[in-house]
Amino acid sequence: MTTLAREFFDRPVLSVAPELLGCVLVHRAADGVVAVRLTEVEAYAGAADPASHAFRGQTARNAVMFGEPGHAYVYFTYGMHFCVNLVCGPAGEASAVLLRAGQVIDGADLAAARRGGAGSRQADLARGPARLCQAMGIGRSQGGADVCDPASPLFVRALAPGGQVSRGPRVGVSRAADVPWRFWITGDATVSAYRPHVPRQRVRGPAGAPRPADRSGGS
DNA sequence: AGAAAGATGCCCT
DNA sequence: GGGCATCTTTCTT
Repeated sequence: MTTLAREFFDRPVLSVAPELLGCVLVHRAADGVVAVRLTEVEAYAGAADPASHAFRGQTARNAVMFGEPGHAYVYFTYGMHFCVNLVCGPAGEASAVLLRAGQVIDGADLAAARRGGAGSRQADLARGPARLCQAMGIGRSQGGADVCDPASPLFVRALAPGGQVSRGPRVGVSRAADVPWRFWITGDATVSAYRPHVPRQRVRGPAGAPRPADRSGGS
């Protein structure tokens, strides 16, 4: 078995991202092993990228991205979801690849149990960045894990894509929405649906307080 | 201290 | 196709 080396990640993120397609992310947890063949990723170019969490500089949350390449940057969002990135480039650059979707090739029963009834369809188990984390059991504990270490509970096996690679705009980002930095295996059933960014309207607010500006006013 | 937005997913119509 | 759940981080007073 070949594990991806540190040098693989210590390169420009736009080179690393498409080459991660087809590689297999493995998580050995207490309750079992789940392995996912990556079918969809997105590149985030560190401090120079307005859509990156690193755009406003280093903070406690994104510190892993500013460190050594080959580590997992796990973040929590929308009050309920985890997403996982793999850090690229030299330390300090803070570029990373978001793992958006994959095909479960080992531990499907465990993945389905973690996902609950909703993800019973095989192709949906790890379709979407938060689903991928849920199916693999990735959370805060995996933040900072060294995926180049074969002894690590979370690591990556090197494999070829086994298909043609497509590229297009990233999903759900409001800034730099035009750059085609999303890569996926063409035609793969586990690739998530493209969804452009839509600002979510404020739901909860003080009674009697003015509501947010009416977005429906446009013609 | 307060607010606003967020690299999303699920359930309903 | 659209609303809603739910909370952390970061920016603004």
